[in-house]
Amino acid sequence: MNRGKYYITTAIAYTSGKPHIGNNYEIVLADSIARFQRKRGYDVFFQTGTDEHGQKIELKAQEAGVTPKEFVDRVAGEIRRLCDLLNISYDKFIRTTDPDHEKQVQKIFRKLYEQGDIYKGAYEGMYCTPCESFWTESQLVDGKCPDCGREVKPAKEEAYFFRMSKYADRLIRHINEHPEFIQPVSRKNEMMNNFLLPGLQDLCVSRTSFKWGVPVDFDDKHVVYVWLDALTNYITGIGYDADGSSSEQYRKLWPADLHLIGKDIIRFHTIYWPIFLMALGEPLPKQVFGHPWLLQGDGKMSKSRGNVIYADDLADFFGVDAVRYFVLHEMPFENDGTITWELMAERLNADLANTLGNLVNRTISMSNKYFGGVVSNKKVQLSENDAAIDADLKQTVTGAYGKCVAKMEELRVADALTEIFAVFKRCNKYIDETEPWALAKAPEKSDRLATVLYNLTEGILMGASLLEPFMPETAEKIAAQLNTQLREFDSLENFGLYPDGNRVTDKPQILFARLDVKEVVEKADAMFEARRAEAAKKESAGAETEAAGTGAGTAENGIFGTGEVQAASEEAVIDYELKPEIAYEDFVKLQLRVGEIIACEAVPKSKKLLCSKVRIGSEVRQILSGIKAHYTPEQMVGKKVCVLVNLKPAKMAGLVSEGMLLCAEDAEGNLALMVPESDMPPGAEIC
RNA sequence: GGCGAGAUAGCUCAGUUGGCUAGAGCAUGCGGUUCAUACCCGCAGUGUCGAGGGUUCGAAUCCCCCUCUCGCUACCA
Repeated sequence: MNRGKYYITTAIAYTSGKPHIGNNYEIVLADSIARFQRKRGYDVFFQTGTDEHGQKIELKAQEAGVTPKEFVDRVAGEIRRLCDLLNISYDKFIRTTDPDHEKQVQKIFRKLYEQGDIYKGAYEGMYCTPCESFWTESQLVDGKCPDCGREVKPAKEEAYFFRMSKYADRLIRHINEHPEFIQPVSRKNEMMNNFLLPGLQDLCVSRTSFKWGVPVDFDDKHVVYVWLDALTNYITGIGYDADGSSSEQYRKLWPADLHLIGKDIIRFHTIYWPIFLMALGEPLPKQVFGHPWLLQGDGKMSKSRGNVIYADDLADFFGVDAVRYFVLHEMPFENDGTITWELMAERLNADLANTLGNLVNRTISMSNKYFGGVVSNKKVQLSENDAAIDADLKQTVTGAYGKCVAKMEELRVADALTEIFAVFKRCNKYIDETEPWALAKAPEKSDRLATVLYNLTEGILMGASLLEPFMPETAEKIAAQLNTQLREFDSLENFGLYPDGNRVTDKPQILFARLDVKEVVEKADAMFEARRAEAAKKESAGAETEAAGTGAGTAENGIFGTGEVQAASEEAVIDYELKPEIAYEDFVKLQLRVGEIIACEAVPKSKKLLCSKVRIGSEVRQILSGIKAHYTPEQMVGKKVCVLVNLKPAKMAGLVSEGMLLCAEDAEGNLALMVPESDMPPGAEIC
């Protein structure tokens, strides 16, 4: 049956480091959908890949002492290896460093520029030099830089911008007319209320501050900035051509049926990407699903804590299909899911070993024990009771397909899996109802016994066939043990196709061995302990070895789809963008003094602000700081802190702030006040 | 602060447009069974359905208010 094409993509993985299991979740999800649709009869094209440009990678490569290209080759190879390990059935693995992608990005940029959608930044008086940022009118706060509050000046540096507002109305209409476009629907409101309805700002689409990117071909000071480069992979990967000679494949596949992405990049996929496509005159993807995250239950994953879980680790402990099962089953539709070693082991024991593995094992054992492995349907005359039992079994088995399809159409993969396991549970119950061991004791019931085992074998085979998209290896193993092929989807509503008289294996293999949960946790702890020791050793070995070790194998957490830091990850070190050099005279413009916090209270109207009274010399100032999440007012009082005293006062939450308390901030936004190393009087100069 | 979502069994959650003694899975307890990976099947629970008001013959479900959690966003000098 041919149902037409189905084009599915994942976000492309950022090649700054090795992705952890939370990142890999997405591609397993996509793979299960792709495989399912293939078996349903769709002509599926499944694309995934890597996003390889940007300043962060330029810096990482520098640290590692290799070229950016060498660096991304290594990481992309690692990412692809993990995909293959997880048995991902992608049709195309695109890299944004592929020459044909880069070429198209240039063409697209030029086309959009020539038709006036991209323009060179000409923001007289709207450039903030210290922040190195351009701002649009609507972004300015009281005519000042929204980041630092300073005066903005005429632009000295150029940047290209995309005119977003031009297409906003069309996009709003599209979203309203296609309620299925943004999934889950709750995300639609966020996009509408926060971005579309207040008015879209133009998007910066080029950078001059780094080189590792696709050069703008008519202005090579600039490289194309991330989103125009990354998002377009969905069309360049299948042969889009901006000059109008797109491939036949492109014309067949586009628009995409589903972009599967993380919830952190929904905005880029449901606002900027559609608008880029509108500008290019191409149709919009049919659906964007921003899936939730798989987080580690017992605290955040972080490299420095040595507890990052990688797909390899899990596969070593549990096997690939168990990992696939776990991430698919444990992830609800809208809320984040959690993963712990304990949960993983319990899930494997309860569902995979007990319900499924044991079922297959006991059924095959009985066929061997009672009939020498031969499975045959004797079609005996059934008692009313037996007929009812058989009918109920068959109904559950044959009904599972339809239920599964319904769940999958809503992208509720976890629920689809539950439907499949309902089949296996029903089979277990069938064994209890029919009591084959009792039948075996009565020779005249031998035919009934044969039929029971036939029905069981058929039920298992049909369940396994449905399971194939989610756990391909396991499904194959089951079919092999039953000495037959997995069933096509269009025969899953016909019970009784297992070849009559076929012989199952005489040596049933254990599909999933039960695990001792405590033992698993202990082994995992030991592994993490070893990693922590390793990390500590590296750290003490100094910066040189650290730099040399920054390769695919030891790099920090990867980030799927974006250059942004994911909440569940933590940086061991923090990279930063070097601002333009300043002269000493620039530095002395900052007047820094030691201040003593003599009183402090929370600002009631604000979620983040604390209002402190700070004694500096003989004066007392009121200073607001966004550190409520990190310090209580009680902790603040009595502290000697560093204060920037000649900052222009500003009003926040109705209160005036006369200065700034200096803090250090890590990648997760944790703050620490800067305090003098030894006691200093209030007003002491900091220089 | 703005917008949105949510608070149901020990845990994770279902509960359609208000209607019979409020459900599922896991965990717990008890019973059955022995083909099987100490497995499977059955039974049993406990719930002030976040607090308080209101509408109604009737509210987990609708309205008001309160508390808390979460998401996006702003602020975070």
